[in-house]
Amino acid sequence: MSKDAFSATSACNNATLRRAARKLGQFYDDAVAPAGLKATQQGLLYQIHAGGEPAMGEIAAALIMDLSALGHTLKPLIRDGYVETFNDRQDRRIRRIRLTKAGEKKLAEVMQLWLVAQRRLEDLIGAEKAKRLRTALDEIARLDLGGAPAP
Amino acid sequence: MSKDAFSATSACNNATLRRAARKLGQFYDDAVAPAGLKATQQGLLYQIHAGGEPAMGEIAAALIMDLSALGHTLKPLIRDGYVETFNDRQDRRIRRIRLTKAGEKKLAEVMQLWLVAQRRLEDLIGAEKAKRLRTALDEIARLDLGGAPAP
DNA sequence: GATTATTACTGGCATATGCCACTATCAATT
DNA sequence: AATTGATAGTGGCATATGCCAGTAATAATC
Repeated sequence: MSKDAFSATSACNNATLRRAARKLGQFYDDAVAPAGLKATQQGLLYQIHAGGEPAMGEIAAALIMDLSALGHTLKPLIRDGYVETFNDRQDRRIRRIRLTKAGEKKLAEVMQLWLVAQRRLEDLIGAEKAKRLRTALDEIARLDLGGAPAP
Repeated sequence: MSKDAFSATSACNNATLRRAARKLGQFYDDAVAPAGLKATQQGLLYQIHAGGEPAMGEIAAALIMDLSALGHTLKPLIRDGYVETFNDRQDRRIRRIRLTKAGEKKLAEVMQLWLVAQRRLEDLIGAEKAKRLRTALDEIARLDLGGAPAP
């Protein structure tokens, strides 16, 4: 097998998705790096901002991410002073999240960089194609893949 | 914003891709878990097997993954005796990878589980749609997003 | 209202990934 | 051959993510 042909065009949907995610992740990461953030962090800041003081569980559900994973991911952002958590008034189990002043500022900064990457990518593959791709990916994200069986 | 509406249908290609990757990753992870492996490990074993004693760099390139990341990811597989590395005869910089006997056996086992997940997913979204999605993702993976500038 | 079940997180452990610095080789130049 | 430059990996540090085992607090039940 030639080195060139060995470019792993797998039939596995998961493997293909991960490869593309690594590629795109690097691209967006590079783009937002001047702000000192990873693309995942930019996305997280955006979600928190858009969520209006969301509960951790709400963010986790929206991002289809494990709650504890979200907790871990938040730590550097809290440490760096971009995000803070606080207890819900009604339900003391719930911890809500919001951006700090510095977080809002950083979000504005990083979104500028994000936009450059977003546009450049869509110039490359076409806005329509990108939209179709996102639609297909959202469909995957919304699939009911059967979690816990009924009691 | 209602909790239900807050399902994060972002315009960001990267965020959308990551969400889908988490979802699909969990699905394939669950499916192959009985073999004691993650879906990423199944994919890696498969690549190594398909590669014919590939060099680490070849695998990394095929998977669009950082070379050091590959090294890290290999460690548990080496520790568990599924994979081994050895030096190239000609070029002593190169380390090649192969499955051990146990690794081949484990691969055969895990591919059975993988196939169930793969089929179930394609039953859900349709084999044609899945194929189109993989094609689109492969296109992303092959994009030239401008790495290092020419000297 | 006390017991039980459920929900929302937190912390610990493990894998996944990436960047950077360093080492070991091989290749190209002079 | 000695120097210089390019390759291939390794190891350390950091973030990304997930599972599982608690903990705390609300809801449900008797």
